[in-house]
Amino acid sequence: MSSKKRTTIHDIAKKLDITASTVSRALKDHPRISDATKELVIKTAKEMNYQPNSIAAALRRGTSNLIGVIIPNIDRNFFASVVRGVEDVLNDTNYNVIICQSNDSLEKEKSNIKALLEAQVDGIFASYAKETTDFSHFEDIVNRGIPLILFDRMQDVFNVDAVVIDDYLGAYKATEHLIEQGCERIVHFAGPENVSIYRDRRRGYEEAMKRSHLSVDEDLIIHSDLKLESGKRLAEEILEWNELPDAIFSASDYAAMGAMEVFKKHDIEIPQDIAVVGFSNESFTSLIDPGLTSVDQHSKKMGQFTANLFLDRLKDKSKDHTPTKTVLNPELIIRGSSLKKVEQPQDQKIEPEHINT
Amino acid sequence: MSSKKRTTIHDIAKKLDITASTVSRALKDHPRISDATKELVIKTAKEMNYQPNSIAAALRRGTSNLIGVIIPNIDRNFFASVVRGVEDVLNDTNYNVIICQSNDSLEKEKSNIKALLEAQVDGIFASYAKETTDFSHFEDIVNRGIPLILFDRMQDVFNVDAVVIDDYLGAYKATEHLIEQGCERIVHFAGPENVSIYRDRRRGYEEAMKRSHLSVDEDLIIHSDLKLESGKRLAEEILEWNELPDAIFSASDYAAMGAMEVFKKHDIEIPQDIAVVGFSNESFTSLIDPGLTSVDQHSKKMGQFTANLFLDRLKDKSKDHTPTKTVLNPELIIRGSSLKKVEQPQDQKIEPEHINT
DNA sequence: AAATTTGATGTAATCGATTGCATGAAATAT
DNA sequence: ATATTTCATGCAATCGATTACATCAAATTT
Repeated sequence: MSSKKRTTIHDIAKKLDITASTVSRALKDHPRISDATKELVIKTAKEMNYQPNSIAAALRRGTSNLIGVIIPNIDRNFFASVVRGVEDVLNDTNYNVIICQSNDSLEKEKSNIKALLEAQVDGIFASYAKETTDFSHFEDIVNRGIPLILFDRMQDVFNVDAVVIDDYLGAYKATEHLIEQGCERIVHFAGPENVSIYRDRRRGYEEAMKRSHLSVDEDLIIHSDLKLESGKRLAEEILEWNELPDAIFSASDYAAMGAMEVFKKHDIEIPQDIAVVGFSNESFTSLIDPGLTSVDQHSKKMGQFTANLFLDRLKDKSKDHTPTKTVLNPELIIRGSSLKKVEQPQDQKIEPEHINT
Repeated sequence: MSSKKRTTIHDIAKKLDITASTVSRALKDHPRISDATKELVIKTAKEMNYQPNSIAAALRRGTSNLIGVIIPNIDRNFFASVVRGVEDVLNDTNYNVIICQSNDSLEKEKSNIKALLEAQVDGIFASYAKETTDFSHFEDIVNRGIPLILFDRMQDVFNVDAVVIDDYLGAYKATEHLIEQGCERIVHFAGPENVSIYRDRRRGYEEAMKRSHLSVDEDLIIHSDLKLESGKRLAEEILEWNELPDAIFSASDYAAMGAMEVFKKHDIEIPQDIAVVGFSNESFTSLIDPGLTSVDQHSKKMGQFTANLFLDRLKDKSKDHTPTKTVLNPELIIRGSSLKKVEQPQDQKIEPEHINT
C-alpha cells in the first residue's frame, strides 16, 4: 500500500513533458507562466497526490520556516500558554514551531540551542534557564544572524529583543486595589530577594502604599518561598498577632491560597475580615471559593507579542534594528477574595476557561 | 559582526586542501579515514565554528529527524504533560519535536497534517480533535509510510498504533477504594453518554459496585457536563435528598471540587459524612483542603510510552508490524477527601510538583 | 619480483526545489 | 518589412551533506 516514492516536481514535469522549473513556477503562481499550463500543472499535481518537500526548498532558499522555542518546562501552565500564543500567530504563516525544554538546566539549554541551529531554524524564542548567568551561547545565535527574542525572563546585561511583563506595575495595581477597597494594614508575602521579579513586586507594593500615604511597615513584609505550605504557615503566624491585618497581597497565588485555607478554617471572613490578592492568575484561582483576585501575566499574549515581533523584524531586516524591550501591562483580575465594596461594574473580567477531559 | 556565511564542509575541505567527502567522513568517524586527518578535521571544524546543516543531510538521506505531535491544546495540563513525556524520551535521540495544535477542529487538524508531511517528519504522534469522526487524513499518513501513533483518544475503527489509558479500570479502582473505606451509597457524577471515556468510567463504577454486591441504583448516577458549576448544582440537589449518600465518585475533578465546596459550606464533613473521589488528578487536587483523591492518567508516562513505541518501530521497520494498542494502568492517588479509615501505609503516592513562578 | 590486498582519499551523482540567464516564438512598434 | 518587445518556457547551477564507485599508493602475500 505504502507507495514508496513520493511524487516530485520532476515526476509531474515528465508526465506533462515540460521541465521541472516550469512546474515549480506554475505551482508558485509565477506571472510568467501561462494560465493554461498553470491549471494543467495544478490539476496534475493533485492527481498525482503531490506534496511539496519543504526540506528541499529550505536548503535551496536557506530558510527553513522553522522557529525554535526554548522554555524551562512545557507542563507549566504559564509556558504552555506562551507557546500557545506563539502557535496562534505562526499558524497563520508558513512557520512551524519546534519546542525544546531546558528543564532550567544550562547544559540542556546549550544543547537545545545547538540542535536548533543545526535544524537551521529561522528564529529562536527563549525563556532562559534559572541556572543561566552567562549568555554567550545566546550571543552565538545573534552572531549567526538568527533573530533571537527572549520572553518572560530577561537580563539587561545582554542586549536583545525581549518581551516581558511589568511585575512592578502588577504589584502596584494589586495593592492599589486593596487600598481602594478600604484596606490599610496590608501584609505582603514577598519572595526571595535575589529574584528580580520578586524585588519588582515588592517595589510595586511599597510604591502603592506610599502614594496613598500609608506607611510601609517592614513587619508587614514577610519573605518565604511562596509555596502553598508557606502560605499556610504564615497565616497561622499572623493569627497570633495582636492586631490582625485587613489584607494580604501575596507575590504568589499558591501562598495566597494556603493562607486563605487557614483563615477560612479559623472562621475569618474573606474578604470582609481579611482581603486577599495573589499573583499569576493560576487556573485554580477561579475555582476556589471565594475566587482569588490575582494579577494576570498575559501569558498567551506574551507569546503572540513575541511571534509578532519576530514577523515585524523580518519585514525590515535590512536595517540594523536596535533591540527592543516590550513590557506588557499586567491585568488585575478581581474576584471575590478582595471585593469588599458593593459590586462595581467590571467590564474586562477574563476568566480562564474551565477545562475538563 | 554577523558573519553572513556559515562554514560548510567545503570550507573546511578547502582550508585543509582535501575534499568535502573526506571531511564529511572524518566528522562521521568513518573507519576508512586515518586518525590523523580525523583529528585535523575535527580540530579545524571547531576552529571555524562549523555547525552541520541538518537540512542538507535530511534532504540527502530522506529523513528529517523531526517528529510531529498534534494535540488539541497545548495549554491543557494533560496534553502539555504528554508532550513533556515525548520530549523527555526524544531529547536523548537526534529527534526534534514539532508541536501543532488542532484546537479540536477538523480543518486545523488536516492542515496540521499537511504541514507536517511537507516538513518531511519521520513520524507523527496525535490525539485527534473532538470533531474528527472520519480518519482518512490520518490514513494518508500511514499510506505514505510514515509511522503514526495515536494517544489518549483512539478509535477502534481505524487500525493504528495507539497508547491510551484504561478509563474503566481507573473508575473501578476509585469506586473499589470508596467501598473499602466503608461507603455503600455511592453517587456517580457521570459525563455525556456519547463520549466513550465517560461510558467506560461509568462501567467501571457499576462493575465495582456489583462485585461488592452493592446494588447499582440508577438514581445515584447523575449525568452532567462535569464542569465546576455543575458539581455545585448537583451537590445542592443532593442536599435536598431524604437520605444523603456517603460518597461521590465524579468522572471529573472539576465537578468533584464544586461539590466539595458546597458540602463544606453546609458543614458536611469530608470524608466523614461524604467521601469524594475525582478523575484526572488535576494539579489543583493536591492544593485544596482536604486534598481530593483522584485517578491519575499518567500523562507524562503516556508521552514516554508513545515515543518509545516509535523508537521500537524504527528498529524492526523491515517487518510489517501489526498495530498495537497499549493500555496504560491508571493510578488512584489517595488524599484526604476519601480517607475515612486510619491512615494506611501508602507506598506509591505521587504528588504533582508544586509550581510557582 | 610480481600479484594482491588494504588503506586513504578523490570524483561525481544525488536528494528536490529554486532561480538567474538564456532561447525562441509571437506580438507589437517603427 | 525590419526591429524591438513581450511572453512562455528551457537550461543549468545551486543549496550542503552523503555515498557508491573509482583511484592510487603502500603494504603484504606468494
